Amino acid sequence: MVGQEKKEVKEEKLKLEEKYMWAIVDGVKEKVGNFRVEPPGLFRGRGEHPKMGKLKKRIYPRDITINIGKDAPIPECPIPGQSWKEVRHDNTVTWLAYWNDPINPKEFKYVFLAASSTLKGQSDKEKYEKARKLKDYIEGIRTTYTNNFGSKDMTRQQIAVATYLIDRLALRAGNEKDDDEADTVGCCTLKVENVKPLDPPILEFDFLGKDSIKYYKQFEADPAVYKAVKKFREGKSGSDDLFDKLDTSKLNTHLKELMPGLTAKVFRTFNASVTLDDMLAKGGAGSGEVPEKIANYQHANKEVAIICNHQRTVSKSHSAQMDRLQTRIDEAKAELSELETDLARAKKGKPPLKDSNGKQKRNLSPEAIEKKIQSAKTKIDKYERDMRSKEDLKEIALGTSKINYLDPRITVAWCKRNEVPIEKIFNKSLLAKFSWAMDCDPSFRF
DNA sequence: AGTCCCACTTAGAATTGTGACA
DNA sequence: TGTCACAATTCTAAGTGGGACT
Repeated sequence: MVGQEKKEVKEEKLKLEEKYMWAIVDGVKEKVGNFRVEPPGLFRGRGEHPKMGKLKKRIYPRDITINIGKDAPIPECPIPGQSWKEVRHDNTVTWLAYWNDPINPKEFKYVFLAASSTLKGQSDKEKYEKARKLKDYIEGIRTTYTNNFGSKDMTRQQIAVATYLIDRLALRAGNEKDDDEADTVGCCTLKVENVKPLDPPILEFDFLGKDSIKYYKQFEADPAVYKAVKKFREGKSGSDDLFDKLDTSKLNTHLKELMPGLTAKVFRTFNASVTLDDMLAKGGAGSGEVPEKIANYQHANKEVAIICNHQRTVSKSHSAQMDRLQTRIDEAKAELSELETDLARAKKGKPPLKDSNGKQKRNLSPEAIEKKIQSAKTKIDKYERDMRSKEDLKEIALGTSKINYLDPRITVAWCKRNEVPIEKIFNKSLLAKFSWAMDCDPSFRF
């Protein structure tokens, strides 16, 4: 199919979908996120999921409840002769439609507005404002939990240690999970076998977290925490809960007493955004060129991804891609050494040697050869940089923190201060998602 | 105090779009 | 003008956490 034809097919499809793409909310036309129901297929859980491969049945209009304004016309049911399961008018929730998850009928699948909508933007901003508020409380919170590391009250002691781990290691809260889900843990659900005391005060963390991603870290803990963990492990087997007096609900109830609205997840947002802000500020004004500044940003972004344990599987073609880069470097180096020979000869007024195919090359002035040498060197540098960064980032996912954890105003303000075009950091989707942050002051600090 | 229900955010993988280069 | 590599987007699973109910 040629270009023109492809474009026409695309436009045709867009036209057909146009009527599902928008919702009027409080009189404003807003973009809808996922307006397609999930097609039938085999369930693909992550990790060792007990329901792996189960058949996921087709969803029909009769399965779907829609949520519209009281006076809004009911959207036409797309399958003739069928009808919606229910039509509601609930303005206390944000979903536009939902159906029961066919794999786990106790759960729901929702249609929401898109990330770029006013509603999502507002709630995103509130999330970051709450995390910023934690700055005013964090010192007191740290003092409090440190004082409780040795508490005689076991619940208090476990709350103190858990809060410390969430603060220092950016662990997730760790809600209870059912037996029909993959066996993963967060802070409150850590097992004895997941946290091993090594040489004091080193604690070894080894567990599967969200999406069955492995978390492994040897961590130099506060000696009082090390001691407390040893105590929590006493008389238990490996599969017993480390924090037997604790769950997320108790932990969050406690956190709310320390700061209004504080929950465990706020610490991850706080940790990520503070780290980015600090690292960008420390990076200095950076007299360098824009690409160098972008590399600095990436470096900070990578630090955050490591803290949050955002991983990806190494791409299948990674080693082939590395090989290809190496070949290009080798070729460029061979070219460079040939140019250097030519340069030496040219300086003596001699013609260049024949090339590898035995063909005579053109006579060039020493200046022209110098120029070619410079460009070959630049090329080699670039390839070597690319290779290092590719290897360095092969199992780290930078995107997740950018989308969910880093206050976009930190990035926008840094770009303004350093004259880096924001488009170099945020793609089209992120620019739309973060439109609420674009007018922030260049002096903004998290 | 524990359980269930509900609604929302966060997550990596899969798929699709693109632009550079042969 | 096709191919390939990377970026962007889509997909949907898997978390968090509030609140009602028992």
